Amino acid sequence: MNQSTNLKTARIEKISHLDYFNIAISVDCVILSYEDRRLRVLTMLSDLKEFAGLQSLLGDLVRPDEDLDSASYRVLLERTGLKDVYLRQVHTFGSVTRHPSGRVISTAYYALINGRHESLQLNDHALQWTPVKNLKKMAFDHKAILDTCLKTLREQVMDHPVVFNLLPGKFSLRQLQDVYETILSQELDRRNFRKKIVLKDWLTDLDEMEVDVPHRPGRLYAFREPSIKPISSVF
Amino acid sequence: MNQSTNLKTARIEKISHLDYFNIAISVDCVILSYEDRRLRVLTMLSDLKEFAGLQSLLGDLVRPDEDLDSASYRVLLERTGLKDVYLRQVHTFGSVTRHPSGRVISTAYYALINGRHESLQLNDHALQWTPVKNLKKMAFDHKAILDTCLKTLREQVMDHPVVFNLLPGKFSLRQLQDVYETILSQELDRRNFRKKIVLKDWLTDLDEMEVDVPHRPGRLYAFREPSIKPISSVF
DNA sequence: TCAAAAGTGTTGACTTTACACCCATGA
DNA sequence: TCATGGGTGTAAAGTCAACACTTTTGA
Repeated sequence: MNQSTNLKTARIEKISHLDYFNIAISVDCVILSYEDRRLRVLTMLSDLKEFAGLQSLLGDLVRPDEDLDSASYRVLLERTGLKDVYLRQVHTFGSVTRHPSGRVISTAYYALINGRHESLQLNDHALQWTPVKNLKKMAFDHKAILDTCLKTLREQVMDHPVVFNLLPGKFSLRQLQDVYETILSQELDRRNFRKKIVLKDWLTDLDEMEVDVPHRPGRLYAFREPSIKPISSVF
Repeated sequence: MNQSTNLKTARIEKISHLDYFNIAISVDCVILSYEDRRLRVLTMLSDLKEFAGLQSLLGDLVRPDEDLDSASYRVLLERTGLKDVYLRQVHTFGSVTRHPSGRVISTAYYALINGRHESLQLNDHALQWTPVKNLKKMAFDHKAILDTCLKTLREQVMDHPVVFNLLPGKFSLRQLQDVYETILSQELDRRNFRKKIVLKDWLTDLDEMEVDVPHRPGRLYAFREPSIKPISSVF
């Protein structure tokens, strides 16, 4: 086999732009919140006739003058009003046929937010918090994107302090455990969970107690580090 | 804050293409081989004056009619003549300034190949196998891409049977351990390594022995499953 | 017979799991 | 006083890390 053609690496400037700048790139955000022992994802009804009645994730095309990561932060800000959010790139989906009306490659991010955040402001009535378990089918390849993000989240959650972004500033260990159980879809032993979590040194004991609960109040904790982490720090 | 503008999700068809189809997308491949107790990556000298003297990874623009994954397979085939190769998407790099001559977003893949594969055929004299340890600086953001891929490889290597792609079909446990030690940059205890690897059930004992070695010959093993895995299977 | 690497088991440290009872609060 | 969840420790099992001697081959 001999392929002496097509060796174009790093020679953008020598290629006809007309041929190649014909693919759009977008970001899609899996924006997750936790409430009522359920993970919910922010979705909207697709307005493409191909996907009539199906929910889609929130995304947008990347602008020529914005970084890829910035585009996902922008989507999040535009849709939720939230600025400092845990956001993580997961995977890029680039099948030729994934978008019915053109070639669009999309990079998926997931964001974890507190659904009761004071500055949360959903500015479009079409937006809804859909329990992830209810989503069997979505527009485009968004179900695959969602599943991939959830898988990544599950892989991360025991080793990285990310779930705190789903909770209010003060929370009890029971609330924390509920979040873990929901994400991992499995029950955890209370004593073992507490030991493990405390060992990780992610928590500050606030020396406060729950109030107005119909049972013995639990201690309240806060996440030790700021729960906002820029995604780009590692790269 | 009120952002009622810019809610364009999934409405490609309503946007002026001229504004947005102005970003190119490429793939960059970190093609790794193992020899001489060193990991080597396939590089070429950058021909951009901005990066004179620096090595770059192998990549190419994605064509409008090919899947993102296919593009990385194509780069690999064009550059090495190899068809069935372990290839994995790692991360997408999208800084506005990463390419000096235009906006190019690039998805990074790593590939593991056997540097002595019979059909390996480097068809460009500019290509070289550079030991990864020697690369302090590269063209574009390729050093960051390389480091990210190596980090991902290190995270995967104990849990996924990927290193076999770096070795010939028959290998001794010592060779296998050498590869692990090289990737992880740490020495491993021989007895513990053997126990752990055998437990994983990745190997077939070939009932053959090394020949022509200046010491007691070791048993030869083969990887149990085909060492070729399509990357897209999970998604 | 020497040099080089192959092959092999046990022990202690640590981690993980399983498991049950009493306590504080609101209704 | 009852219902609800809070809070706590221990023992057994499993995993991981450290460690040394004998064997087989080619030179």
